Amino acid sequence: MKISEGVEWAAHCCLLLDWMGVDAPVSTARLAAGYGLPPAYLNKQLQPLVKAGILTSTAGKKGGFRLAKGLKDITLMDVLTAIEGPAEAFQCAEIRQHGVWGDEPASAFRAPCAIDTAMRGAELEWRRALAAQSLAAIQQNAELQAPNLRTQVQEWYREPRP
Amino acid sequence: MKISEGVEWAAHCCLLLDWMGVDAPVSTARLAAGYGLPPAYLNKQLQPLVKAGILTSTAGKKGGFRLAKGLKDITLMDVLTAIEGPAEAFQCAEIRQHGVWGDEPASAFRAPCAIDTAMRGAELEWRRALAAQSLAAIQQNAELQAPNLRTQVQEWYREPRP
DNA sequence: GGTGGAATACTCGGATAACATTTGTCCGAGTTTTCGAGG
DNA sequence: CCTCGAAAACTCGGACAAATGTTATCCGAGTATTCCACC
Repeated sequence: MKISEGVEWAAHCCLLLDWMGVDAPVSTARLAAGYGLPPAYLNKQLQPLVKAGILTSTAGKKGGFRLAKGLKDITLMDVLTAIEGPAEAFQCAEIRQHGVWGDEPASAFRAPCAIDTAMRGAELEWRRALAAQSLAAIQQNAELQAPNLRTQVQEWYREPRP
Repeated sequence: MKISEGVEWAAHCCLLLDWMGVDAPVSTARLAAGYGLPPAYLNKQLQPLVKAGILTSTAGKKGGFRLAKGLKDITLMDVLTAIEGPAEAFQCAEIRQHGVWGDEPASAFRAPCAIDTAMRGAELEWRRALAAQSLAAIQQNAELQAPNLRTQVQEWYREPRP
């Protein structure tokens, strides 16, 4: 039960793209250079974000990624489901249906598994909390801790790095 | 990001042990027979529950597992942390600390990562919901759907099966 | 000098390996039963 | 018949493989640039 680190990478890159404030696409090489990440793997991790409509990608020499919408319209839930997939963490295998004491064949199993219900409910709380957190709010918190971070990022990305 | 199926097995076994209502230990062979599970692997999955103080195990010919406490004192959170471990699902790798634009060496990183904070908060909601669900409540829900399940289980386990 | 076009440099995208975690199996240490010999 | 003891049967517990998922890398398809021959 471990969340892929790609979620962290993707969220940071979204914040970074907004901080840079440029309209031109930014290549994975430049994004990866900022955090010291392997460029090819970062590219692989950002691809599902394109399919989820969070980023847009353009090929070619001046290509790269750019935000498809504002940070206020992107939640942590969006980023997570884009990378981890829509499946729930707890997948009930319905082992109770293999219980050998049930005399009813299948009618008793229309009611959902009580354990599954409880698990789903808890997981729903988690997803609800994730959906309530927009990247804009997170960015705001980050800037509260480091007020001059935006200008520093822009300074660094002004000159053509890698 | 997938929860081990051992969680489902363990929770079902706890309910089953209570339904059986016997004070004598129950072997993994008998528990596994009820659900058609591989006995050796079920044994492996139940071991962390012993270390967590949810079950007690006794070796020997008449050995097996029994509940260490009442179902009302066992929560889904207990079962999950016993099997999955205490680590959080989202583990922040702090890639921001490798950001090359920071001029401050380490002082700026005493403040926690905003993404990590949001993730931890959401995960806390999940764990809180899990901790609020006792196995007793889940068992009650299960009995609501199948009122005669307890007696059926006791009937089946009365005679010496595998 | 201006224009058209081919070569080029650089991008994403998916196919391909290395590694880790989960899943599954097996055998040994230990305890209770059981069986039998002796009193 | 009762007692004692050794052997056996059965248990958990952890060590040992197979399978699945995650992490990392590489090369091909495609596009904007760039450079140069030609008008």
